[in-house]
Amino acid sequence: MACSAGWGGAAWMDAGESQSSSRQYTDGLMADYGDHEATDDPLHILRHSTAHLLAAAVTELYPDAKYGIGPPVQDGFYYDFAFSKPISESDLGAIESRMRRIAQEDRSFVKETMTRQQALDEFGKRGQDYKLELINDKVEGDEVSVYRTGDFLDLCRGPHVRSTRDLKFFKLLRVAGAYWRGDEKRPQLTRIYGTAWPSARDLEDHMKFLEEAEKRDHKKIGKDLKLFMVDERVGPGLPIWLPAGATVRRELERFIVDEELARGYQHVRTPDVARLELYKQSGHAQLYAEYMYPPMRFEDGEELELRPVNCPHHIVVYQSELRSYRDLPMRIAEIGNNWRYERSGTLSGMNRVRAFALNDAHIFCTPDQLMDEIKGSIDLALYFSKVLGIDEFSYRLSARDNVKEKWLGTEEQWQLAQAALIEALESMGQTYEMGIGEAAFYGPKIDFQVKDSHRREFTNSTVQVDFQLPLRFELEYVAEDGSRQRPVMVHRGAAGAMERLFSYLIERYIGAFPTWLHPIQVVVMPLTDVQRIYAEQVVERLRRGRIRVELDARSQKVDRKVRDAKLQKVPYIVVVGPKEVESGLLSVRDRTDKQAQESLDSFLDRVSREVAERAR
RNA sequence: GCCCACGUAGCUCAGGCGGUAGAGCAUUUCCUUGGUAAGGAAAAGGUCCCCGGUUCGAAUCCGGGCGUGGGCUCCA
Repeated sequence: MACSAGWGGAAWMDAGESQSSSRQYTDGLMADYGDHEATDDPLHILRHSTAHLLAAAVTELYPDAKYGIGPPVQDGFYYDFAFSKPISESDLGAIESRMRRIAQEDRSFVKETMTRQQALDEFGKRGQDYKLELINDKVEGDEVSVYRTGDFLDLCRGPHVRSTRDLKFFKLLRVAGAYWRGDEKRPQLTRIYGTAWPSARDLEDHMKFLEEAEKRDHKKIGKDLKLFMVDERVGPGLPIWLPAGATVRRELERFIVDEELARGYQHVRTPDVARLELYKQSGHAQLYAEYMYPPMRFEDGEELELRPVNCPHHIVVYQSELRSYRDLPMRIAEIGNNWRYERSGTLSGMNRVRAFALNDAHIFCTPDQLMDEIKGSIDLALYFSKVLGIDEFSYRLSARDNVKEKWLGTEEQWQLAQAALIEALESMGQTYEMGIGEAAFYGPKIDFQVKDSHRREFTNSTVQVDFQLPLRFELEYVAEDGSRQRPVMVHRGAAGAMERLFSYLIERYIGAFPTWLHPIQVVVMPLTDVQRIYAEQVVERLRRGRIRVELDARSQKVDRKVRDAKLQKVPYIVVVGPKEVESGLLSVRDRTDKQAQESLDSFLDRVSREVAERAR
């Protein structure tokens, strides 16, 4: 990944920060809608109709409001409006009440067909400029389909429910800004989001889901369990890993590095900065400038740059010696810090930050080796996913679109690279969806898409094929026949960025990490002061056995200590009272609340094994 | 960056239509020595995000910042 970044979704060239969270709303549901395809998905129809109901209510309450578009989305719908004076979430109650009233009135959704001119007249009369624009830009032919709901008129293909009375189980959720037709340079409209369901039960379930999502949010758990913090004195997007979080990260890094070493990677350490010149050569200084920190300039003329990617450094490693085909493939890896000045409005907890450590590697190989290296990279990402518990993800083959200026390289190189990625996926029996226009500028990539607790999609792992950087840096190796040949580069981030991986894992486990990762693996609590010495001995023994153990010798009742340990999601709670001292056993309680008497040796052995196996 | 909301003790939050502020939990101390999800008491803890303005007086009103959260491709 690395160079480009499947990471934040911003490949060097992806100035637009493509796969932002908004994508969730467009998946599936909207895909065909945009192509003017009618749908008969009842849920889709219900939500789209509720969007009309919303617009009808808004235009009644705010007669001069202009409406834009209002499609169904994941779990609900939205509608965009231009209000003459801003509205806020406190206005949603009144709008929702009006919606319910209209729903009660049993207004039917009536489809009409009019000529283009009639439609222009109708919407013109109502001052609906955005609709006029849509008719002019989007409607082909002379027939325009509109829907009437009482006085409310909307440009729409439908279909819709029969009557507003069919709309019962909905709720307005929030307002947000959204650029008209997604273009930053155009006016920003006020988007109202809502959710709609076929039954009260479904609506209730969804509201419960939202509540749950709030509880498992990594920002909340990160605070509760003291995993990380963000302090404005340090800066936005620059999280601090507290001792507990740093422990988890250390375990992750050990695991990752050990596995990569076992797979023939060579780990290096390279500086977080380099001369600006290096990024001019790689192209970042020109093409990725908007995400880069300004160069540090010194009086002697030195210009140093915080690196946004690791690839140039790894290229320097490659070029430190003349390489033979016998050396290839060379897999140069590093958990390297990357610095990207992301737009302030996009930052979020540990998931989207301005400095992050990428589980990065660059594989330099011959064209013949490319396929195996792609497969190997996918296989590694799959292995990490399996061990870490990333059970749900989808593959996205990110290809280029037809805007020629956006991509470097020849048609042939792109086809070659893409064919290789597809073949690799298919040979491994994996299915994927296409992400047109999501490629890195130098080549296509496979992105592993995962979802956070709010079902927002983001890229974790990525595998990319690159023919361009080898060219820019004039990489070569000595081939069998003594000629100089150009290697191919594979950029891959198998476990993604540590920060984003961490945020994912926190939500995946709701803070109850597998024992091998958990910051505190065992808490030992003496029942009374009398058992304190014994408890200390138990702690000492476990600690020497490399178990992360804490002693809870507060003069509190066990109930209290157990409660606190449970809130910390500690895997094992060990209570020692008079009975244990006498029998020489421990009373062990695990996270499933099973309790058992066990000898210290057996317990230590069992936990050690669980840790070694990275069981979950 | 832009839109909306929010920013009060370490945490979760009350309150305050202008007279310098409260609870619970956490912390500290004392009492309590209790068998698996909160024992009791006391103490301590706050530039009410920051900077300006209005005012006799601002945490409260106004303006400007900063920070946090949710949104912002395409989309009849």
